[in-house]
Amino acid sequence: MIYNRIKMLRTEKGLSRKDLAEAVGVNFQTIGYLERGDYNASLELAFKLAEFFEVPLDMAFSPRPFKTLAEELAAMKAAE
Amino acid sequence: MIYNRIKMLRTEKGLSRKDLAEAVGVNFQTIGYLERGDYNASLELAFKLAEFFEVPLDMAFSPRPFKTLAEELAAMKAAE
DNA sequence: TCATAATGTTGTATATACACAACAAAAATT
DNA sequence: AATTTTTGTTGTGTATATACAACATTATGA
Repeated sequence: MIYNRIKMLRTEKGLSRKDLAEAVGVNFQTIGYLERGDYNASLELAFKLAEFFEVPLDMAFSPRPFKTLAEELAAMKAAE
Repeated sequence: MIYNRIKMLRTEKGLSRKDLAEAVGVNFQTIGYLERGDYNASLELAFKLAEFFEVPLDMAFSPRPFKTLAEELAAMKAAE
């Protein structure tokens, strides 16, 4: 299973699943499935989502769990 | 359809499809399908392949056609 | 040249991604 | 509080990713 940050990226933009679904051309329930981890996006959909959010694909999808925002920020600070 | 550089990355390493298939845990014919563009890899397989070749995913897969090596090198030179 | 390995092709079967519908529950808006 | 929007759940149908097998073709190597 591939982890993703779709929900975070979406809510950050104040969008509903329906909004996002329309933007990338899928059914709104498909977004729900991905957010809940019911199944993986196809490569094609993963690229569309990454492009929509303007992030590289592996910033939105990863074979390993993402850090939380807190961990991320702490790691960045530690790396200074 | 998503473009990929699997064949280039594989032959560069002097590997057969069978070798690569075993390394990422799929049937060797699946590699052939991907190389020929018969269908897309799943996100999961795309990540395994990128990791195997030690490149970021979007260096091995792209929604837009890859440049040839010649174009790539010319572009790099022009960017100096 | 002969044998072997690598690749392409066709066909069948299965798992999974996605669409769509109906309805329930929760959250947001008025 | 009532209405509307958003999200979750279940179920069914279809398309596509992958496995596997058999055989043809092409390349490699002894």
